Amino acid sequence: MLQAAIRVLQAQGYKITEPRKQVLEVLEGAQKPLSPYDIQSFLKQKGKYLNHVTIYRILDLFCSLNLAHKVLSIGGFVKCSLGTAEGCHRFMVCHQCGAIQEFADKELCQGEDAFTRNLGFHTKYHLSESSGLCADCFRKQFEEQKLG
Amino acid sequence: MLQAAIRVLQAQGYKITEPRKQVLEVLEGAQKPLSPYDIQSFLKQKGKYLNHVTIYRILDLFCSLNLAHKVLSIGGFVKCSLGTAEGCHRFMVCHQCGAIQEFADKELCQGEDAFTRNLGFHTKYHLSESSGLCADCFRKQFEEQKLG
DNA sequence: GGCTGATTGCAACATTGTTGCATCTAGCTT
DNA sequence: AAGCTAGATGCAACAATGTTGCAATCAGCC
Ligand SMILES: [Mn+2]
Ligand SMILES: [Mn+2]
Ligand SMILES: [Zn+2]
Ligand SMILES: [Zn+2]
Repeated sequence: MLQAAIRVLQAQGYKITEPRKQVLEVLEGAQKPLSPYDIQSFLKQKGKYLNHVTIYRILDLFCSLNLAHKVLSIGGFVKCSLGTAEGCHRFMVCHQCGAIQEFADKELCQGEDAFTRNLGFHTKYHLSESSGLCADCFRKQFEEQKLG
Repeated sequence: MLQAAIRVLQAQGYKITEPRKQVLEVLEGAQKPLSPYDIQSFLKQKGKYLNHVTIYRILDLFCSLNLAHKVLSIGGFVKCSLGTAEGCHRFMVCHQCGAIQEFADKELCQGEDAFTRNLGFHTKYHLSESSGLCADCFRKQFEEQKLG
């Protein structure tokens, strides 16, 4: 929800500006991760103009507040769809349609921490992006196989 | 070992060229992930010259053969230090000194697969980079705290 | 020692990301 | 409601990273 993000910004003393609202809106509506320049193009289609530097700075801010994430395997940004209390946020990326699903699981984090601790490391943060097929794309591919 | 990588190249019918050997050598000696341009600089110091396009193409090849990996959280390449049979390869990244340790663990993969399967996804590949402090950097930081 | 397809170099270009500074404005103060 | 000001945006210039097509070269074969 857009309002939730706006409250976070206000609570941290950040101003609610047109550019910030516009980037939020684009991320809300997106079906897949968007690069800063993707976001600029989206807005241009709606007759809005934002300088790309502004978009970079807004995305930096959003990421620092956990309102957005950069999906590194894609190089694009998504809005965060989880609360902030649930530990580290993980992604499932469909390499067919590009769809993203965010999730969190403490057991996975604990497993990684335990394993790395045995190697002498002190883990603070987990980056995890599982790639494969979403339910829709899997079904489509399955039915194509039946036909072909 | 450099010889192992060379055998992989030969086995797949790729030529053993000076540029490929040089990139292999740099990756072998590196203590942290290197970007293509980092590799070019390293070589320039040794009096060698490689065009950056060549380095990009060599790294693409190495990654496709699992001789190297791109560490996305850093944007640099490391040589693969594991065999190819052990499933997906994971990284621990020290955010202090940049050191990398590669590892593999089937249980972690299975845990991720199980969790994403419940969300309807069919996972094929895991990207996992845990960041924190390596043993050395942790010890240093610990001793600084005692003093300060 | 030549042949040839694979590899590299080069030039030109595209994309992505960064910095410093001038200008503007959201939200506060009066 | 108008003014003030720190914070936000725009702009210009630049830096870094990555890509493409094609000509020149060379590794591994005969
Ligand atoms: Mn999140
Ligand atoms: Mn590996
Ligand atoms: Zn899909
Ligand atoms: Zn370290």
